[in-house]
Amino acid sequence: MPKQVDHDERRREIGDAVCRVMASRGLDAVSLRHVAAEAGVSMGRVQHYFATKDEMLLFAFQQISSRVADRIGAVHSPDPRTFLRDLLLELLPLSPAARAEAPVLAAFLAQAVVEPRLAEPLREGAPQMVAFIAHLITQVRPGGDAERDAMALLAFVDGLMMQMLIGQVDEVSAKALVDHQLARLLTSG
Amino acid sequence: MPKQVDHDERRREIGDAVCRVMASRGLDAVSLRHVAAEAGVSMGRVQHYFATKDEMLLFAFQQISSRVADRIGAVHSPDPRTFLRDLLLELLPLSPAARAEAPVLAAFLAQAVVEPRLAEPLREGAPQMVAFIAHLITQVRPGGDAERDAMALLAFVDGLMMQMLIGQVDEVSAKALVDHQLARLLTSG
DNA sequence: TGTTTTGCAATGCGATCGCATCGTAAAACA
DNA sequence: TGTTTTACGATGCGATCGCATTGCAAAACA
Repeated sequence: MPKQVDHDERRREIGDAVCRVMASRGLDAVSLRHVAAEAGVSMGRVQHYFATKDEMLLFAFQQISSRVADRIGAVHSPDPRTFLRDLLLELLPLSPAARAEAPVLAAFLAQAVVEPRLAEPLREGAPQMVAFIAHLITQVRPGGDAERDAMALLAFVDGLMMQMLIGQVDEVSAKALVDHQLARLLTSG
Repeated sequence: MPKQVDHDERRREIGDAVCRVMASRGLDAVSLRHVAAEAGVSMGRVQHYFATKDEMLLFAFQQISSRVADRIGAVHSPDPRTFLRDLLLELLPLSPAARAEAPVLAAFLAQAVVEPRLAEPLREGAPQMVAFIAHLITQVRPGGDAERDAMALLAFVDGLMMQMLIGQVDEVSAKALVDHQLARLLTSG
């Protein structure tokens, strides 16, 4: 056999190419040939590592999901209030990494509307994110329905992300909106 | 020539079929053949009324945009506070009409991320919606940055719509979230 | 009533799609 | 060193794509 290659690394390379194609030209531009070209490899290689296009897309989805999770997990802030703010800002396309990942996420989210296989992990992952945000809210502002506030906050940043990607809201406004929303949430009952 | 048909009506029928395909199977399932089949007409008819697929999709986008605008415009409520609430709820997939239109809107929004021709009308239309919501907010709660609150509110319902479509939030929770968000907005400073 | 124009239906074409198959260079293994 | 297995590259196939072309029945118009 030829030199033993890092199987997972190869898959990740191809997954990255999938995401790059999605970010620049949308989900429907993702074809085996385009992905192969974007990755700078042959189509045979793509097929060698993914049995079907669906499997490739699902892998890319899991890959970018864990990338986002890693970014979120890397946020460390001195106090809960700042932590909450930094966390929400990390979900928006404000850093280079987030700017690259957000369009891909948006495309997968839209596809999840008509594809249950994508929607399922999103439905499963949501409650823990809500719980985590709610926990932070409780730390800053004890009492009140923290879980409800967390859900509202997450819907807010989700929508804000979409509006930023479409160009309806710029970065400065987005940051100001997050701060304003947090201020209202954490000072009032 | 054959019987004079209502040209715009024919286009609207096809546009409806486009939206139905998008709602059930996503944007990438929209092909001339699928749309023709969904509309129960021949492919030649679709081509007769739309020179290109892009033109057809753009028409469907404008069509559903104006449909949503009509639904919003049809909202009438006794007082500004109720008006604001009903307006926001109308943007969510809660009525049969809205439930049919929301997935289509979501697909177009996602496509707008990578297609400026779709993003442009969305960018242009946003400010007036913001201004209108801000106007209502001012009526209920004079003082404060109503425009900023309006932007936040619209981002919130946008994200909430996506989460509902994916199944992360059910209708009951969504209504409660809107009411809660409004309560906080309109009672505090 | 004849002519013309409109509203299609039907068909064809080249490109691209996902996927299957085949061939092969090369390295791990015996 | 010979065998086997791995990692592809290359090619082909049937389906589907958007779009162009062609043909024609029917109704408006002269």
